Parts: sequence; C-alpha cells; structure tokens
Amino acid sequence: MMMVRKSKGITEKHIKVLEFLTDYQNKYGRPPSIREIGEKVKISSTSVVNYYLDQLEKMGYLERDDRVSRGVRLTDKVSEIIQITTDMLRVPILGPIAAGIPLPELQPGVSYVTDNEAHAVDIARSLLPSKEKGENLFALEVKGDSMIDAMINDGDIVVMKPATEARNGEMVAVWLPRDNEATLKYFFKEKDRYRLQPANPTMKPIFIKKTDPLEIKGKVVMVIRKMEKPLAV
Amino acid sequence: MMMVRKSKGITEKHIKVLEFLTDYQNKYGRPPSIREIGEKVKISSTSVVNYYLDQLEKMGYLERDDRVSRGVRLTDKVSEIIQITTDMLRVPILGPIAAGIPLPELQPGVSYVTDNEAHAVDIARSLLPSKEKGENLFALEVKGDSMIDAMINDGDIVVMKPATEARNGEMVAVWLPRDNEATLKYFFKEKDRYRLQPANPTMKPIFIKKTDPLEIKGKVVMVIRKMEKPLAV
DNA sequence: CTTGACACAGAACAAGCGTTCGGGTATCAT
DNA sequence: ATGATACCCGAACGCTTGTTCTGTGTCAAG
Repeated sequence: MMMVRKSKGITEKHIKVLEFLTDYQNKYGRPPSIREIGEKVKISSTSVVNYYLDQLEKMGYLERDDRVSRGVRLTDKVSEIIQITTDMLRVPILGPIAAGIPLPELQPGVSYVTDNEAHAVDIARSLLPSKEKGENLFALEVKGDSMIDAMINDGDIVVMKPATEARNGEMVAVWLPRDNEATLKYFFKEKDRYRLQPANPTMKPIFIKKTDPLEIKGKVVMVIRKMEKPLAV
Repeated sequence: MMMVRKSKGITEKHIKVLEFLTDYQNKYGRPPSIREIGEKVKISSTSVVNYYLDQLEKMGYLERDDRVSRGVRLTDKVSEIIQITTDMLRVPILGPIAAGIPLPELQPGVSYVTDNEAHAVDIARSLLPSKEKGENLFALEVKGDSMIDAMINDGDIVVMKPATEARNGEMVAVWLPRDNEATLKYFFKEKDRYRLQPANPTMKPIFIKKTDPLEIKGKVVMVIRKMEKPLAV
C-alpha cells in the first residue's frame, strides 16, 4: 500500500535547482534570488521555488536563512549529487604503489569518494591542465625507493588519471606481469615493442615486446612531494 | 602643492570593508548587504557605505551589479591587500633555479606579492605541515637537469621557506660560491664540515669545509611536478 | 576668507525579494 | 466517488535592499 506516485525522493527538478544554485554561485559568488531560480528552472511562481527549496533543505542539501535575500547555502551533501566546480579538487588516495604490489583495480565511471578525508589530497584546479576536468582522478602514495628512476621518492604522492592506453611521451603507471612489478615510466610505442623510459636520463629504458603483457593503469598528471620530516641519518 | 589630507589612496576604512567582505563571504557564501557592511564598519548611513564601495570599485578591488541585492564581487586584486584565509594559499614563483644562476635575494619580512598571477601557484593548506602558516613561502621553478640528483626535474616547482640555517636532515636550497652553483640537497652538519646529501641514495654527497662559504637560502617544503605535456623524444 | 574636495549622516523612494495564502489540476489508493 | 498527495499558479503583503538627494562639518589650497 505504500506506493508513491513518483520517485518520492529527489526528482529531475531538484537536480536542476541544485545545479543552477552551484552554477550561479560559481559565476557570481552569491546565491541566486528565488525569482532567478524560477526563471532558469522554468517555474513561473516564486512559491513553487520556495516549495522546492524547503524540500531540499529538509533533505539536507542546503540551509536557508529566514528573511535574508539570497539566503541559501549549499551543504557538503550536494557534492554527492552535483560535481562541485570550485577551485579545489579533492583527489582520493586509493592506496600505495610499490614495485612488488599490484596497482589497485579501477572500475571506470565509479567515483571513489572516500568519506575518510584523511586519505585524500586537495589540489588547486589551477595546477591542472586547463582541459582536465579532474573527474576520475585518483592518487597513489609511493612506497619504497623503487620509483627512483622516475625521480619519484618514497612518500611522494602521484596523481593519476585512469587510462588503459597512452600516447608517446606520456608518463604512465604500468604493471609488468613479466617482472611482477609496478612502475612509472615514460611510454613510447615503437615498431614491435614498447619502450619504457625512466625520467632520469642517465638510466636506461626497458623494452617490452608487443606480444608480452603490459597493463597501463593510468597517466601521471602530477607528482607532489611533501617535505614534512627531516631525512633520518 | 599636491598635498592631500589623508592618504588619498586606500585608507583604514577601505581595508575594513574589504576584510568584512571576505570574512562574510567566507562565512555565509554570499556577499553582505550594504546595511550589514555599515554595521560592522561603524558607518551609520547606507549612502556612505555605497560611497566606499564605489571607490573600491574604481580602484579595481571589486565589481558591482546594479540594482542587485548583495551584488558585490571581490576581484583577485584584493589578495594583494587582504590575506585570504580560506583553505588556499597563493605562493609566488620568484624565478628560476638552475645550477649556474644565483638564487633570488630575499628580504625577510617583505611579502612578495606579485600582481602578475601567472607567476604563482595555488596550494591547498592541507598539504602543508599543520604548523606551517605559509606566510613567507615562495616558489622557484627548476630549469635544466642539474637538480636531478635531488630527484627534481626540469620544470618542477619547488616551494620553499626562507632560511639561513638548517637542522640536520632538512632539504635546503644552497648557493655554493666555490662551485658557482645553486643546488638542492639534504643538509647535515658534521665535525668540521657540512655534508650535502643528494636525495637519490645512489649518488654521493658533497662535502664542504666549515671554513668554506656556503649560503643556505631556504628549506624545501614541497615539490610539485606538473605533467602537462608529453615528453618529447 | 572663500572655495572646493572630502568624509559623513539622514531620510525618502523604488525596486528587489522572501513569505504567505487561496486556488487549481493531475494521479493514485481506498 | 472520494480523499490524499504531489505539483503548480498568481497575487498580494511587507520586509530588505540599493539608490539618490539634501545637508553638515572639516581641512587645505588659493
């Protein structure tokens, strides 16, 4: 008997409102007025917009200040639904990367939002390539010295974009079943082999025959090294 | 004859207004109303607040939308005056660092605010050591491969804190007049010499006698490597 | 002393804006 | 049919807010 007409929860209109709220806030640095919302969401009556805002407030997506113009504040919960487009980006640290351990598997399209914010890094969007929307970025923490030929140290954080293919010259994270090893190298496709070039020019490349297995896991977008503690010894 | 009563340019009141604008925006996610500004800045008339806002707009610190409630937008120029207290930190890139060129001179206490925002990097505060307030941080862009023994590459950005001394195990930027060279090394003070240890453990340290000159310019706080373009060749 | 820029107050007006209320129309379960 | 529920409109009311106009006192230059 408990059947409801529509979805009862969040509808297309709710999403539209939240999206406009974030867009407007982004563009003008202030929330829109009720009438401005109505225009964009095709609601001709202010009371209906008010109606939706009340619902969204009850659902916890926003807070409202009584009798204050543009008194709408989006909450963190909105980020569960709307992609927040501020100047900050929270990238989850999925795990360690080291020579002997496989890279974490990635389901494409799944957003790895960790509620545990201890396992994430914040990155300024201005540091990313402009076209990079950063949607599926993830990070790995380097363990051990095995990436030293990529000039990446123990403790460094590697920000990556999921990828299974790469163009010549891009730095990629690969898993080499042959050697049972994860590594970061510049990727080059040659006649009948792949050349994996260390970032350190004094070191020699690895060659992998095209017939041999080679799993590209992602492209490296950024490397961050925090120098918190002095080096021991 | 061109003497003016007060400072002609920006006054204490202007600063107060800008500060309240940023604080309020930070707290509520929307700009304050004119009357709200008046309350906090001890101005009893809305017309006077309007008067100041018009001035600040002419000076380029903010933009206003006509007849829109809370239609005040702060511009980037504000960051030259007000320390933005969000979770972002803008660190100026003072110049290049390379083996052959001296490090930029730093006047302690002077804030190197560049009006050219192209020469700065934004860093999330959460990436810094918690005690680090980041007040005098600056950044250098590494040119060439000479820092390769510090596992730092051409194009990397090194974020540093000004310092003339260092404790054992900290990574520092030093200028070696003996070799006419700038370099990044882990610093160790030993009996009668300094040991400058490359981050790459396969490489050998440099020893400097305590009688020889050695100028510590700063401690390395962070290294950022952007992988925007593929490696050529 | 006069003039004029400057910093401010106060009041009044109109437009912006949130709130509320009465009414309307579907859809679905009873 | 009937009522409940969800969705929607329009209008009116009153507070909020930006704008504008008049007026006052101060200070430096002429």
